Amino acid sequence: MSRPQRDDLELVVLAVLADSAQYGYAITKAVDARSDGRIRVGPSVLYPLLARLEKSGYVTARWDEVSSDRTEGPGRRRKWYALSSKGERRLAQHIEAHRARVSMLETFIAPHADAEPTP
Amino acid sequence: MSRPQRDDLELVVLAVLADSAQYGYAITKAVDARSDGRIRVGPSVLYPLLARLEKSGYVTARWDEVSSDRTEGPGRRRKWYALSSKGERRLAQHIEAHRARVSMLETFIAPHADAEPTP
DNA sequence: ACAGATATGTCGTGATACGATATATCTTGC
DNA sequence: GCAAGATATATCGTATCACGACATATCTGT
Repeated sequence: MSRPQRDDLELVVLAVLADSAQYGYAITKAVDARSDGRIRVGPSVLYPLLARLEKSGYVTARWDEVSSDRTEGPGRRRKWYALSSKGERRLAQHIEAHRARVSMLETFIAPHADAEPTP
Repeated sequence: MSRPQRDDLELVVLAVLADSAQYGYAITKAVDARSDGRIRVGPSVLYPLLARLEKSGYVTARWDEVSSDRTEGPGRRRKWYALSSKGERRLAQHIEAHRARVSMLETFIAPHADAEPTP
């Protein structure tokens, strides 16, 4: 996937969070793993996206301090994101829109269904 | 469809032109009809898109003068667009990418397949 | 001590969907 | 005639957003 289609990233991130709350970096890894490397969500894409989701109320965020060996200084910071009920509805809408989009595109694609993988 | 996803418009326009060459305004109407009004391609979207397609060599364009009752003055101008062989390949690529995208998203969607249409 | 992984973020750029706007021609109804 | 609306093409400004590059700090393995 060269450039993900609009809303795909949001759907994918919401779907990951629907399984369990995650912190940003873990989301990156989860998306990469589950998409078999086809979707890469880099920091410059992920964090603005999460900020949008939080601002819209689709996710709630909570800071966490990871315990470390060292007793001094602040530990590594992690920001955990959890899907809100509004976010669940949003995810359902995305899925619904996706299905509608697929069936609609089928109208245009069907006559050219002989499309072969380019060699 | 609030905001068409990236590449959808291009796929749809190429698919329309794959059936037969069309001029701009006719493409707008064809897309509207075939999508049952779900995709609207206004002038400000269509013409830049067609210009991109022509520039990339996916379509070839030819001006046509429509015969009118009046013998004086220039008739109405129409610009006909036809799919090139490069455009055919492009369309096949779009379809292929679409199918790949759908199967990949299924990985994320499947666990939430209970998504109900929002009431 | 150093490299590399982990972890979160900002900044600038390029692409592009879309409303608004402009211009001109053709058709239909009165 | 002539006005309204459909036909037909095109540009401009704005808002959104994916992405590479960069910045900063912590933790782990050697």
